[in-house]
Amino acid sequence: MAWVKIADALRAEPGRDITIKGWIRTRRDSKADGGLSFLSVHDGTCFDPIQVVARGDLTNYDSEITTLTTGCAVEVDGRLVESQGKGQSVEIQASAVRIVGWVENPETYPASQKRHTFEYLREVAHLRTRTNTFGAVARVRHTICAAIHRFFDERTFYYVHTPIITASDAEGAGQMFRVSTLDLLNLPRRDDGQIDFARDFFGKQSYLTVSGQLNVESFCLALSRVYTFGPTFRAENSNTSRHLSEFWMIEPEIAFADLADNAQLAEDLLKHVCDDLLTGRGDDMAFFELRIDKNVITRLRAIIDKPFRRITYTDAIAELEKSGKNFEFPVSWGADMQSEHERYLTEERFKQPLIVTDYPKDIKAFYMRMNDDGKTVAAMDVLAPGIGEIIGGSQREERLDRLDARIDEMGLPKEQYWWYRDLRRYGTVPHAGFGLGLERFVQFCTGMANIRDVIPFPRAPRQAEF
RNA sequence: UCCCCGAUAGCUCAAUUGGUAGAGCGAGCGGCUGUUAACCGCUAGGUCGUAGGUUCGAGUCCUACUCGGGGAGCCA
Repeated sequence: MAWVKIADALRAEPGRDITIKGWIRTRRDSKADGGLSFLSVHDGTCFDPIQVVARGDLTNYDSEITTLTTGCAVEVDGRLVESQGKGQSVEIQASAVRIVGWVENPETYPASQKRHTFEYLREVAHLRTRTNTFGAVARVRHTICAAIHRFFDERTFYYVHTPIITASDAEGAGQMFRVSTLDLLNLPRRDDGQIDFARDFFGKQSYLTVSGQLNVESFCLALSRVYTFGPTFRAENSNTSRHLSEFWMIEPEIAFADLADNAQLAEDLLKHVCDDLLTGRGDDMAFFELRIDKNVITRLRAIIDKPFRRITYTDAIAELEKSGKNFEFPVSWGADMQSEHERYLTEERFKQPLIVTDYPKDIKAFYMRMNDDGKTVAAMDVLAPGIGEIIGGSQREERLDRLDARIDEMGLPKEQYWWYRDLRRYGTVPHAGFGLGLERFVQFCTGMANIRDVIPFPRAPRQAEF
C-alpha cells in the first residue's frame, strides 16, 4: 500500500487504500458496534490530523490499540472513506495498525494532550514541535523562507554564503562571540604581558559574524543583485521577547541603487512573502488567528494591500513632538527613537508599517551614505506594529573620501577595512541594502509573543539547552 | 545589565492573622457513547526552586542564590 502524507490524504478522493505514518494526538474509544477506537494521527505535513477508525476485530485491538496514548508512533493501513461523523470530511477505516514507538510513561509524557504554557514547552523543546502551535510555527517559518528565496530568484538576485567566522569587528555594532582555540587556562602571553593572539587559530582575534553585509557588498559590486540568508550572532546580554543570541537574517544588497530603491525592495519583499504565506499556509494561519492573535490575518492583509508609509526621521520626530503624549523618554532631534516612540507611530498615529528614513549620522553606522545636509545619512528602518524594527538598512557610502572621513570620525581601525575601502577605489557605484530579522518577521506573521517560540532551539543568555 | 512579578502534584493554579497541603486538567482503572476540548465514577500522584536564618512551629516571614515571566536598554 502506498505511503501517503496526511496533507495529501486529507485532499484525496475517498476510495483508495493507503498507508499513513505518524504520531497519535488523541484516542477516543467507543463500545458501539462491538467496540471501536478513533485515533487522531498527525505527521506534521499539515495542520490537521487525520482520523483513523480502528475496529474491535483488528487482531491487536485489545492488546495494543486500546492502550495507545498521545505521542505513540504508528503506521496505519486502511481505506480512505468519507467520514460518518462530523468534524472531518474523510477518515481512514483501518485494516492494520502497527505500533512503531510506544510512549513509555504516559503520566510524564511532556507533551500530553492538555493545555501547556509556552514557557513550559520551551523546556521540552525537543517535543514541543508535536503540538499544534509549534508545528504551525515550523511550517510557517519554512514557507516564509521559501517565499523569500523565490522572491529573490524571480528577480535575479543571487544567494551568497557569507562567512560565519570573521576577523573584523564588522560595524563595531554589538558584542561579538569570540572564536578561539587558545587554552583559556593557559593563555600565551607576549613580552608585554598581553595575550598573544598571533598564536590563536586564525593568527588574529576572530569572532562569530554579526552581519554578512560587508562581505556581501563585494558580491553586490560584481553580481549586481545579491542577498545573504544565514545565522548571525550577538553576545549582548539581552533578555527580552524580541532578542536572540543566535538568529537568522536576510540581507539583500543592490547595485546602481539608492535609498528609495532600497525602500521599495523592502516593501515588495514583505508584501510578496505575506501573500505567499496566506495562500500557501491558510490552515496554519487560520489557527494563529483563532488561538494566538485574532488580528494576524488582518495585519498581513494590510501589509499586502496598503502601500507602506514613508516618513523622514525629522518628520517622525515632529509627529512625536506634536502628539501631546507624555513619553517616558524625551523626544529630541538627534536621539534614537525609543520603543515607546516607535510604538506610538506604528500603533497609534499611523496604524501601519512605517519606513523611517534619513537618520542623524551620529546614531548610525559608519558605512551609511552621508546626505547633502551633512547631518543625516541615507538610512532606513521599517517599523512594524507590535514588533518594532524588523528591517534596518541604508544606502552605502560609495565615495571613498566620505567613507574615510566617517571611519576616522568614529575612531575605527582603517587598516581592517582595507578590502572594503578597495571596493570604493575600483569601480565604485551607488548601492544599498538592508537586513531583515527572520524571527521578528515570523513573530509578526504568526502573532507569537516571544521570539524564543519561533526558532526551533532558541539561544539566549543562559539558554543553550538542546 | 536595570526595574517589577513569580517558583507548591506530570501541567495550570489555590491554601485566611505562621499551626506540617487542595482543585482542575493530564495519567491509570471502570461505565457510557460513530467519537472528536467528550461525558460520569473511582484511584494514584507533592523533601512546597536551592541554601541558610527567625520561630515551640514556616508553603506562608527574612537573606542570598538559581531559574522563569513582563517592561526597559542594546538591536534584527
